[in-house]
Amino acid sequence: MTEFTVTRAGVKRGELARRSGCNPETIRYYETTGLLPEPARTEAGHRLYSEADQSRLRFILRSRELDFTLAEIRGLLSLVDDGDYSCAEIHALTANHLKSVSRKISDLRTLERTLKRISSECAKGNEPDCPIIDALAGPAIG
Amino acid sequence: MTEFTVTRAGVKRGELARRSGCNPETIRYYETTGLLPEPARTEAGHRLYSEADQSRLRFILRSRELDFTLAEIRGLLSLVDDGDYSCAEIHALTANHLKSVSRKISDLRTLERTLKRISSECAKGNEPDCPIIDALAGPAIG
DNA sequence: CCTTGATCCTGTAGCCCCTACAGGGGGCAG
DNA sequence: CTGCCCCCTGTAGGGGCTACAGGATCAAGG
Repeated sequence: MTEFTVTRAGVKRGELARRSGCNPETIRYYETTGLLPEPARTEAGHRLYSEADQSRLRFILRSRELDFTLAEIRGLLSLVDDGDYSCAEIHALTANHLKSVSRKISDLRTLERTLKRISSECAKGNEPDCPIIDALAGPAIG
Repeated sequence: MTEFTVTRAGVKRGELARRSGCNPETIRYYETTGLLPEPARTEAGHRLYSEADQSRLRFILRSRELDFTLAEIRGLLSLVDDGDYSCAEIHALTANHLKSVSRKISDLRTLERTLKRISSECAKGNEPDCPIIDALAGPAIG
């Protein structure tokens, strides 16, 4: 066996993790949840990942960076795996996700405003009479 | 016993949940994690919540609305429980929380921009050649 | 008085997305 | 052959709930 052949045979879990920048345990987790297929194994039972496995993992990790849930990613992958997905379907899933991200942003901005308002009423003094606590203990926020 | 006395004796879990707008199970959960004290009980073992218990629950729920974590709320409550908290301490906790909210917002906005960009390159057609998939499968996001 | 149906109790398991351990077996360098 | 690191498996933990199952209690109606 040449070194070339060995390289093409695949990489083990730790190496795949290093290359893709994720935790080795995450890879195993994706396998148990069916996002990654069961990879080949060495005689000793060590996982061996092909180039295709590596691309698939990259796909998943990149989707996670975009905050797609694993369920959403499963949806994307199954479209791609079926092979006959349309661009429109993918766009719809993405648009849906985008909407939930935008909603989360606007919720957080409301939150941020409220926190700033409550916080600005505080004299930061040493007296225990705190308007923040009053706001939390009081009848309503808003 | 007058009806007045009975009313002051407290409410059961379901009623407390209804009044405060949370799930009854949440109340029990807050008890097991020590955020709420063990309440009084009827002879049959049913929980009976006092006015003080109700205020404390409202405090927790309102803090949760502001996205404080339960750990942060525990911190706030223990300051209040100790009695000798200063306004400055409370302000510091709040400012800290505000910072993490703001960070989350800016992360999500970056995300939103990326999703919009990727999404806008999509023709939404029926061909399976999708730039979103390409972006996810490709070498890097950004 | 008895039955229904709501509510209460307890303990436990599930959700999401990992992360971390324990207790063992491989693989390679010195 | 002795380290040392990696790999394997199964399982538990985190945060913040929520939802059962299997039983007891309660309040109201017939």
